[in-house]
Amino acid sequence: MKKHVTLQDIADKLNISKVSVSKALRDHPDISMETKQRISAIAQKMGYMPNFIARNLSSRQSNTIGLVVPKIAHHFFASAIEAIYQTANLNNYEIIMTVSQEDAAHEAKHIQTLLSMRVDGLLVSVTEQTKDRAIFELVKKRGTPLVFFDRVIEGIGFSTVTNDDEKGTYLAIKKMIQSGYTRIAHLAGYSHSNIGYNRRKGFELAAKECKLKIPDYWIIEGGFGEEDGYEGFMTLYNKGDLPEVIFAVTYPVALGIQLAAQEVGVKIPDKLEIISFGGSIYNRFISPSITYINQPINELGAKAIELIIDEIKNPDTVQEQHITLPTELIICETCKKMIGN
Amino acid sequence: MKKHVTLQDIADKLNISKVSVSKALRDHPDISMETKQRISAIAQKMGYMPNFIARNLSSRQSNTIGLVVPKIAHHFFASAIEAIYQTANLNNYEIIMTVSQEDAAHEAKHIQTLLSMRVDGLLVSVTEQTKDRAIFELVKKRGTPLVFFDRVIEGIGFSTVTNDDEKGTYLAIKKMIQSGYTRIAHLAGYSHSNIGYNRRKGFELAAKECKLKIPDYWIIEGGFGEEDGYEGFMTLYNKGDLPEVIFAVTYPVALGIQLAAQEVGVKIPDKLEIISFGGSIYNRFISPSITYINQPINELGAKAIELIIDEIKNPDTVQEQHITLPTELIICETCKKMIGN
DNA sequence: ACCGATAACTTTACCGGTTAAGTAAAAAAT
DNA sequence: ATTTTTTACTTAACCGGTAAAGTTATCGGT
Repeated sequence: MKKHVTLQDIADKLNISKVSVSKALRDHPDISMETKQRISAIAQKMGYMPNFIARNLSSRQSNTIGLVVPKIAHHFFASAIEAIYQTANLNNYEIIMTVSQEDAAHEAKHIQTLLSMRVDGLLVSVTEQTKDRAIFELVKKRGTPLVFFDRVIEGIGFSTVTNDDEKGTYLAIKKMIQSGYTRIAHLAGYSHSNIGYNRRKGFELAAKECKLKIPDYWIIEGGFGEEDGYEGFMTLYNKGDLPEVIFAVTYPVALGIQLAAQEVGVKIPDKLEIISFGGSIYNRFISPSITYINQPINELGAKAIELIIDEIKNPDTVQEQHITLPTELIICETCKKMIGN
Repeated sequence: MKKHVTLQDIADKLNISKVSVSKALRDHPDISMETKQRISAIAQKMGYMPNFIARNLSSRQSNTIGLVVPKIAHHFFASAIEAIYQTANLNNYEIIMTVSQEDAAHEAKHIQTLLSMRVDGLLVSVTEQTKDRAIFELVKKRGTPLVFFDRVIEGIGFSTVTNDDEKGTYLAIKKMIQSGYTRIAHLAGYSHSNIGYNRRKGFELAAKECKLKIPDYWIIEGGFGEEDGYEGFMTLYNKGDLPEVIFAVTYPVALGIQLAAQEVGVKIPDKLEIISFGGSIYNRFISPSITYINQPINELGAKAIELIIDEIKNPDTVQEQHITLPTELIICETCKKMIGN
């Protein structure tokens, strides 16, 4: 329970002022080489450990970035978070992560907390239900830099880093149609969310360009989780008119479809195929493995951190940017017709 | 870029002292009801947001718990972390998580950082290679409460929360033997880690009790990741004497085995079966789904948080505790012989 | 009518740093 | 030789809160 060693403790021991100690440890030119060495030797010996709290208070910066994600037990986020942590560490920033659990109220509260902690910047991927932008406008007004990644909110003036949702989908679906698929449904997620909206847009564009008519009831809105895939499939199934392929807006949705199909005895990939936006490390163990549009998760996380750090360091010169990263179609055991096309 | 509103700003507006404002907002009995109301009304209107940094500095406590995990893109940790965040939030604590990436040096550095941030307590699951306990002894000397979970270090005087590694394994393997399996190998992880050591111990105990002789080369040490499962299987395979079942120390190891087996054409579950300690949400999508010993991940995370909070709040009365949570055998598509036993 | 208690504030000090503004002695410039 | 600059520190002030120790005015008790 011993007290922490402070600058003053070190100063006393050497009969100098604490400011000199502070400067010495920060390698400030004011202090002579010799003194610096004496000071750091003693600091070492006494087990001095700077108090970040005090330092942050007086220097008004925390070298800390607040991260807000909707969930973490999900391949996309787990990987993105890992990339974010890694890149942040390389740049000497600490991450304070909070988890909103897809709950907009939590999200707002966490952002408040992070602002209270005076993080230097925020990295946010919004919940699937976030509509109220008040909290983000508040952040803007406060002048705290913020960058959205993957799930974004536009029109407030914050930079974004996203997948190539529309184009990636467009290319994949087009290829699919060209390979001979004609009966394609889409479990589309929420279209108030950019990922839902843009993936659906890409889907519809491909269909339109290929002159493929998709019935309205084959495009079903919902959430981005496994339960939504399950329900979506059931809705389709109960209509009595199953498509050949379902395009799932996320990998969890694809899993939900698979689960539901299995339950009612619809064989995959014989009777029904699945393609999804986003994969999982577990995909290759699943049978049939699902053909998916691969997201550059690491690049996305890394880019987001780089952007926010840039904004933190150059608050005046930086301006809003919207970065889109290219995706890639990975053909697995579903959607066999596409092979070689 | 506007400045933050401070207590003084509010005080000035009402011509009272900032201390009164501070007390009012903390609902201190010194302040009259009427004044409290006036103050909070103004605070609200001015958009006052307490500065946690300043508060923490003067109150010497941060209401923050430092969390150190080896990785997050892994079902066990992702889920544990989620539980930890949830429980912490319910108790009004913030979590500052750091990821060691199974690297002991990172781990030590992160703990230093968290101490510098003056977290009220630490929650740690060590890397698979952690052997040097110096950093933990330093934490002990500083008097910062720490609780280990899942992967622990004993003998320093810190509390631990773990699965019932030995007993869970013992029961599962015993049942397995009683169901008629006799040729069982074990990819055991590192035995300098408690999880490796105890699971292996349970395994050996069951074998011994059932008078089953397991050849030495059927117990293979290694890490806890997929690559270790892969390599372990290959080692076994190259010996030319494959067992009926392999007991994998973790779920990723089980996946690695499956991958390797597939590669060399050993059919699972026909030619080889797998049982693993720990499962995954994806397990039911994998075929064959792997029989596993289920860990009470949420309880584990929640219990760990409860323990650390208890230690933070009662630094004098609390003493070292070692909590073990019961596991449960979940029979899936591998290890069919066990059904009904 | 006087005293101690209480309610409702205020003042002062401090948390552990950083930044800005001195200061004295030594070195360089004129 | 005198002035200017530089070096190596020190002192004072501040970051935005909290805790502890005053200070009045009011009030109940006797």
